[in-house]
Amino acid sequence: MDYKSNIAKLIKIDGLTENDVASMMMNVKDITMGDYCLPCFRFAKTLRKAPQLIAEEIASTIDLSVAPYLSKVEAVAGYLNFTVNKAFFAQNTIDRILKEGEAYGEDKVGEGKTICIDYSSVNIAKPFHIGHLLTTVIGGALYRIYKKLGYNVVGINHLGDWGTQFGKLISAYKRWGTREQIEQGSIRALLDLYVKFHDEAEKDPALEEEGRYYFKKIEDGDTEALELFSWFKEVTLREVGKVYDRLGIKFDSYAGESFYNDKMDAPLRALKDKGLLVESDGAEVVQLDDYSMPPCLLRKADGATLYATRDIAAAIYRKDTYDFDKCLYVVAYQQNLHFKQFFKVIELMGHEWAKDLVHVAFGMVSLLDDDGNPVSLSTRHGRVVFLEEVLDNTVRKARSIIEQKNPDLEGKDEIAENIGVGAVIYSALYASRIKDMTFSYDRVLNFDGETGPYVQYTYARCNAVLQKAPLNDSLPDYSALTSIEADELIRLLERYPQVIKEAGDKYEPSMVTRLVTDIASQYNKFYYQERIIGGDKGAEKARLNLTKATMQVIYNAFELLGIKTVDRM
RNA sequence: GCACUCUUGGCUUAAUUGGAUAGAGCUUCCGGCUACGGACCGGACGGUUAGGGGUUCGAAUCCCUUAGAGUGCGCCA
Repeated sequence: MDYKSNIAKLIKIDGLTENDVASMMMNVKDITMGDYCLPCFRFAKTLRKAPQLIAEEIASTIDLSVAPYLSKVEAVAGYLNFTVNKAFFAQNTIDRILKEGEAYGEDKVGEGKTICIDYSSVNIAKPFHIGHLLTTVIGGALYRIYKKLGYNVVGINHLGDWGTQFGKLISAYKRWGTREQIEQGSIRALLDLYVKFHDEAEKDPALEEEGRYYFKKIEDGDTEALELFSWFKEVTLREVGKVYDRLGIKFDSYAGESFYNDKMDAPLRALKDKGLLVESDGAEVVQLDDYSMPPCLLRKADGATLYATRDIAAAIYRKDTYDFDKCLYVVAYQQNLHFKQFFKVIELMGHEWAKDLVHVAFGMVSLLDDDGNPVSLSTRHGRVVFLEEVLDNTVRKARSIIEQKNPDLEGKDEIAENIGVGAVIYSALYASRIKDMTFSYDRVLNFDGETGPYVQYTYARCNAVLQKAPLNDSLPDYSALTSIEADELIRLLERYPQVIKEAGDKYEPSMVTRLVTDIASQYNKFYYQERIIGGDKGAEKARLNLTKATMQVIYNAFELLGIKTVDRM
C-alpha cells in the first residue's frame, strides 16, 4: 500500500487536494521520530500561524481509529510526524514481498508505452574495452528497469560498422591475413591487421588508395568485399557476444551505421525543402546560431554524409518503426553538443517528438598513468584495457579468495564467475552516472565494504540461516520485530518499488545499487542485533520471513542490475 | 574566446530534488569468532559542503559572482 497517500487522506488543509498533500509528505530520516512527515512551514504564511501550531492543530483533527496502520501522530518542531504501526507495517511489507516474489517491484506505469534505448554501440574490428563498460551496463540496467515498469523496451546496439577503415581492413587481410588467424585471434587479429596496414601505408602510400578501392567495393555491393565485411562483423560480434552474455546484456536490434546508409537522402531532402540545409564552404550545414550552437554539419564538401546525418536518419527510422514514447541515448557526455545539435535539427524539421529524445550522459572513464594521473583511453597509445581481461581478473581474484576461505565449496568456477563479474558491474553502477571514473584494479579487486561481493555475501548468509533453521510452520508474530535494526530493514524493503520508479524517471540505475547496498548493510546489523533462530516460534518465524524477504529483494535488485546472486560463496 | 558539466573529510561517494544533528564505504587506530557464514559487526579519528554574496521560516541543493578541474566547439565517430 501507498502509505503517503493514505495518510494524506487524513489531512485536511484548505486549498490543498489529497494529491498535493501526498506529494509534500516525506520519509523521516530518524526512525525514532516517526516514519512519514509533513513539514508545515510552507503553510505558515497563508495561514498566518506558527508552523508548530499548525502541525499541532492538524494533529488534533486526525482520528487514528480509522487508520489502523498508524500508531502515533505527533507535532514536533513544525513537522507533523506519523509513526506507522510497526507490526502492521512489517506484516504488510513482508507478506507482500513473499507473495509477489520476483514480481515485487513490478509496475504498470509503462503499459502501452515504448522506450528505445541506444547503448553499448560497439565498433566492428575494434577492441571492446573498459571505455564501453558504462554505456553497456547502464543501458542494460535501464533496459531491465523499464521492462519491470511495464514498458515495451527496444534495446538497440548501434553498431559502428561503416567507414573507409573497412576497406583498409579488406586490403590488409588480402595481403597478409589468413582465415585461421582471424577465426582464432578474433578482434585482436583484426586489430593487428589494421595496425600493420597503417605501418605499411606510411612506407607505401599507394595502400591508402587500395583501402579506398575496397571500401568503394563494399559500397557498390561487390560480392567478395561484402562477404569479407560481414565475416569481420560476425567475428567481432561473436567475441563481443561472449562478454555480453557474461554481463547479461541483450539487444533487440543491431541496426548500425551501415543500416542507415540508404536512409539519409529523405531527411536531407526534407531539410533542404524547408530551407534549413544551406551551403557553407562547400559543405551543407544547418545553422544553429539562434540557439547559440555551432552549425550542424550534415554533408561534407566531397558529398559524404556524417555522424549527425546518420543519427538523424536513425531517429526518424526508430520513430517510424517503433513509435517510441522516448528514445534514450546512453552515451558519454563528451558528445553533449552533438546530441543537442541533432535533437534541435529534428525539432526544426517540425517533429514534435524531438522532445522525447534524451541524451543519458555519463562520465568519462580514464586510466592512471605511472605517476598516478588520469589519462584517457587510447587505442593508438596502447592504453586499452580489454573488458574481457578485467572480468577474467576479477573472477580470478574471487576464485583465490574462495580457495582461501572456503576451499571445499562446490561449484567454485560458477560462483567465482558470478562474484567477479558482479563486482565489475556493481562498481560501474555504484555512483551517479555523471561522475567521471578512473579505472583501477585496486578498486575493482577490492571486495570489502560497499561492493558487489558484500551484497552477495549477505545474500549467501541469509541463505545459510534459512538452511540451518528448523522446520517452523507457526504463524509469524511480527509484533516481535521490535528492534530499530529490524524496523529500518523493513522500511528499506518497503521502499524498493518506489526506488525503481525513481531510477527509471532519472535514468539512474545507481539508485537501485544504493538501496540494495543499504538493505544488505541493514540486514547485517539486524543479524548481529538479534539471534534469528531460536526462541518463541512465532517470533522466529517472523525473523525467518524477514530474512526471506531480504533475500528476495536483493535477488530482484541484482537482477535489474545484471548481477547474479550466489547461494554460497 | 564561446558552450556544457563538475567541485561534499586523505580517497570513492550519499543526501527523499528546498527540510530536522550532512549519511556511508575505503584508509588509519581500537574492539568483537567455543555465534545462525569475520568477504562481517561495533567504536574512534576525520566536514565552514571550493570562496564570497543573494533569495527565505529553512540552502550541499535555487540565483549572481570568483576560483579550480574536465569535456566539446565544420568536413572523424
